[in-house]
Amino acid sequence: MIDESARLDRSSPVPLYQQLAEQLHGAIETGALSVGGRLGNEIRLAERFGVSRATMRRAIEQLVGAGAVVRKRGVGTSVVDGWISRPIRLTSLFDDLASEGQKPDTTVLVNEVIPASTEVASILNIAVGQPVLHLRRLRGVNGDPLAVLNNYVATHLIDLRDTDFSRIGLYPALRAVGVRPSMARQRIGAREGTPEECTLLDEPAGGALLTMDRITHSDTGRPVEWGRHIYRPDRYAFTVTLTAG
Amino acid sequence: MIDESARLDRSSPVPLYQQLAEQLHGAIETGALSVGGRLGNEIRLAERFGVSRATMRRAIEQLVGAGAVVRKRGVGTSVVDGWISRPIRLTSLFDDLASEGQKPDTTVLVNEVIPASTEVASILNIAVGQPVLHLRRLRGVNGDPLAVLNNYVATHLIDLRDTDFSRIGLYPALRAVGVRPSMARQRIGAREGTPEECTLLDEPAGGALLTMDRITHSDTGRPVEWGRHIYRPDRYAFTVTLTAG
DNA sequence: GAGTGGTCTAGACCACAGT
DNA sequence: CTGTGGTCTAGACCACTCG
Repeated sequence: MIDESARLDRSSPVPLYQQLAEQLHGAIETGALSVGGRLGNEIRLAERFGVSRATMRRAIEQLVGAGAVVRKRGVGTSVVDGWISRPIRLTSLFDDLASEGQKPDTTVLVNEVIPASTEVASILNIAVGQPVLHLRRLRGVNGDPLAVLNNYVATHLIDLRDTDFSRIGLYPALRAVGVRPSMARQRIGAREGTPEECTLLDEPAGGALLTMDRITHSDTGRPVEWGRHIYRPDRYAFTVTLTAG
Repeated sequence: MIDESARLDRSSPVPLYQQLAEQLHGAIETGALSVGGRLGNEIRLAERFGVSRATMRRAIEQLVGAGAVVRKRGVGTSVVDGWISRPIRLTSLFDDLASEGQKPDTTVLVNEVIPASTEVASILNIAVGQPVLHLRRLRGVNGDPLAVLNNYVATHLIDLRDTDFSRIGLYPALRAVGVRPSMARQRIGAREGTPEECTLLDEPAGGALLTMDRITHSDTGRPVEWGRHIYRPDRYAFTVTLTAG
């Protein structure tokens, strides 16, 4: 069953439901909660941890969203079968490499402020001709090219001129100037690479590439960044967890 | 502001938070709630609709998850600037296309029950040699090929022998026999097509294809379906909405 | 300081599944 | 029938932002 010696810290800034979710998550990963087994009885679970049922439910909802457990009305909550022994690599390659301590390297190909074209202006919802930061970076791991990242950021409100993008990522740079990304919409597709792209990525000419277009919005709802990226498909993939309801 | 003439139906089986989310969603789409404008004050909003704040919050949470609004503590809730409605659902491609008014057509290439290989068995978490339905379908729209769908379903518990897969999608067929998909993990990538795949999809030899591998779990947590699909990238892409936190 | 969203509680009743 | 998750209420206090 669940390890109850690990207690909750009510003085911590970390919300109780998140602490609970982490403990349940850990219990599943260590096998304390058997795969395919029941988690349930929210009420007793809540009592054992000394929280209200609503808080416990919120913790379980996090696990549902992560695809770790499923709930069925009238039956109970079960640990998803095959959640641990996943035959498919269900995390992205980039995360795998990062978690293995291998550091990504970045080469800045383009870093310039240009007037917004009609396309960029309409996507970032700014006036045509407004200054826009155009960033083009080659991202690699251990010297092997992984992706070409193309970004456009409206700079008449955001000043990123002093950022060294060979050392700092775009998102940390945005956070450093007070812009907090809150929501992003991505479109994932594929196409053949141009000769230049294939050269950059060390791919044979005309090779298949994975593409990802993204518009990121700040926590005020404004679009702040437009990205058009390409990835080597043999080294990168996107994983998505969907839940019904 | 918000149209208050549209009232809530407390006797409906549809939860209040969902009715609220739909009304707010509609108010955004019709422009009654101006883009970039404020939605906020959850407490007064709840009072106006005659629900508790918790219920109103849950409705707003749906909109946040859909990427329609963003919330900022101490400030308020704003409609996302440049929002496009494109929800991702846990349904088959067939349903997606049908709901958009297009005419999908399906050609069944393979429909056979075979003993599970070690790979299929480990993914579906069944014993090697157990009967598995192997389905291979060519999916097109308006006569143009769109995707090649490859599915494996453990059939020792699920009987789909009488299903006409040229007319009925896999997910409806599963529902018809009492299996309710609850969670799915997808991996989206790209590669060059084999000669056979390119012929089926009417693509030039060696063209870039979009790939999607998926494991679907039922509401009891058991894996029920494994899919390996390829799509013509000029006709299909995946959209994902991410939210911070 | 005033106003906002974020968290949490302690109840209540309902819908559904399995006995 | 019992037990489960699903929904909903009416409060409370806190953390944060901004004028």
